[in-house]
Amino acid sequence: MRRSLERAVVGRPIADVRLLRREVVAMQDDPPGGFSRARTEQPGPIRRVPKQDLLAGQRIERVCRHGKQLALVSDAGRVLNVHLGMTGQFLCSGAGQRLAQPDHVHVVWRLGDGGRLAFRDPRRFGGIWTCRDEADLLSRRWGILGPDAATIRASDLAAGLRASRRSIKAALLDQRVIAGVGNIYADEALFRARILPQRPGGSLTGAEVAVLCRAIRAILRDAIEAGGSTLRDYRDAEGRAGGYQERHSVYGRGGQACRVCSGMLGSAVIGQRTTVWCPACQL
DNA sequence: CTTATGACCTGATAGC
DNA sequence: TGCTATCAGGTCATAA
Repeated sequence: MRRSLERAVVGRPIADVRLLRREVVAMQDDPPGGFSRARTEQPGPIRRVPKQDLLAGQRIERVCRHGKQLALVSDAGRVLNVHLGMTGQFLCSGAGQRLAQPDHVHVVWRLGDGGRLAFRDPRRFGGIWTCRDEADLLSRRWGILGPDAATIRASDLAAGLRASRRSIKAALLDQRVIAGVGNIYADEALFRARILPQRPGGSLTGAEVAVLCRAIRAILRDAIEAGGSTLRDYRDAEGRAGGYQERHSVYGRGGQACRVCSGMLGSAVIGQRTTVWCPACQL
């Protein structure tokens, strides 16, 4: 997502921005830490979002990522932090074209060359946080997150799991422990590491944590190379679906045959999410 | 402090 | 056809 967004927007000046749904944006002095604080009732009047805060009149210099979150950094040093949630997406259209899916579009950036970039999110679990600069992004938003899953080291994962009594599956979904693993890749990584999802996080040996850490990085590397997993909605900023769903070993395959041992995959709710594993391959 | 639970939203699908 | 129930990639506030 980061790479496709970078290809789509870097260097193109933003002529104007239209905010169609105020609740998807949180500003810098909204209460910290919250994910959906702009939509929880705040005392006082609803404050307008200045267009500059949404990068109007600026040019996007780079697109960063930490875990599941994106950040658009402008040439003025301002930052837009975006979390796509489950159904959020970016749409691009060329000059004169209309947006491919105009429903549930919450923000539209008009680019200087006549093209447009839009933030669309039917389920509205996603959101946008305006930051005055990168220091603000790090202190208010990304400082809360654990190490990025794509590059995490075994010692850092071990530190996050030590003394954890909940299941390893639940721990992997906690973005303060490791940032960037969701329900799909938690199950896929645990299968690859041959570790049962219901094991308490703190019960993993140092060797098991090292194996799991390598599995997480390998799964994400392969999934990113395949363009991600498109279950239904996911498209990158250039409209392309991913292909990694074809290669899921366990996610979405409960009751079916394990691709390694042909045994039947188990399925249960662990850490409040549907979890699938192989009772024979995983220990 | 850590962990568990219900809530937030819409749309697709299954079953009656 | 139309109704209801269930489920989905995530994270929050609140409670225990």
